[in-house]
Amino acid sequence: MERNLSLNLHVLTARLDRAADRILRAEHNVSYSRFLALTLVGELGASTQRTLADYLGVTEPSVSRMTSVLAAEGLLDVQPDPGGGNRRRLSLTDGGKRLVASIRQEFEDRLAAVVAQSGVPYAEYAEHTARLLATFDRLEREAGK
Amino acid sequence: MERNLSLNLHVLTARLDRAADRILRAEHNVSYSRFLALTLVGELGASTQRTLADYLGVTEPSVSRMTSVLAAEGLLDVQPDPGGGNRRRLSLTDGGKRLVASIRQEFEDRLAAVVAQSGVPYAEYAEHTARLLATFDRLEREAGK
DNA sequence: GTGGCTAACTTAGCTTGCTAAGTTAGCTGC
DNA sequence: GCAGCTAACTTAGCAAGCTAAGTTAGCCAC
Repeated sequence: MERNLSLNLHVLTARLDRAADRILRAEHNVSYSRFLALTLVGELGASTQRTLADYLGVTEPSVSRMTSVLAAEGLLDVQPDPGGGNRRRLSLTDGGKRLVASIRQEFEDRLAAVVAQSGVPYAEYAEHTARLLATFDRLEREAGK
Repeated sequence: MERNLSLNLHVLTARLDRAADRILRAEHNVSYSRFLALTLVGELGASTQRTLADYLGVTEPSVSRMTSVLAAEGLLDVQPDPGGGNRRRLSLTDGGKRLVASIRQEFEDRLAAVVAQSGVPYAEYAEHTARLLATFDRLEREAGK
């Protein structure tokens, strides 16, 4: 067997995630998972736990535990949604906003540097990845019916 | 913030891994992680735990636990390496070989079908991913010096 | 031939995924 | 107006990743 696409994607992403995690823990005292959650709340408008789970591609219980932890750390504000239902309204505290702002473009810039070294055309790779993700999203929705 | 490459890669891979895991558990009663480990021992010659960790892109303790479990399940044979050192010699049992053989190309074929639906050129994406992985490998080795 | 070095492995404990099952709040039908 | 439905969330327990620290086996210097 040659190393195939699914294995390579798996290993590549695992290494990128671990590298990001080490850097963030060392320089900003936060895990990559928690940083992603805060970023999605702050900048992509993930305003309920259900929405955040969709954006992260994880399940509700995973988000439920993480929002509890982030709230306890004072980075995230979790309130019953006045709009009704059993929803929680998520928003960044000032501390959460400062953390996200201090990291922001850093990772994409570092990753872009790696991509540049590899000779892979960044924009093209990013577009292909986004398209694959959208296709996979669609297939999951269809399968879920 | 737009959804960027690192986040998209993270989410795409997480969903692919989860889909693979669900299918393997349902159809072959094995997790995706364990299947990858067996495949790498059987077909890429990962003959010690250290080598297997490198191929999988995980750490030695993770492999140590998994090889114990796989040995207990009768899928993997783990022996002291007669070549010396403190190494373990890894090899598939007949059951392990049968499992790997029964799954083999199945995933790559299914993934290729998804890629085809997305319009992303499979060979090109696979090559870019492999090149990125190689670059990241190199950077990690250099950083490790 | 013993003391220290290194590499491979293990153990312990944490994080963060997951599934299954339970709770809570609003909505719908009758 | 209550019975049942659904969606969002929580709780409990498992899987598999991690780091830190300990063990084991060979190797090297003296």
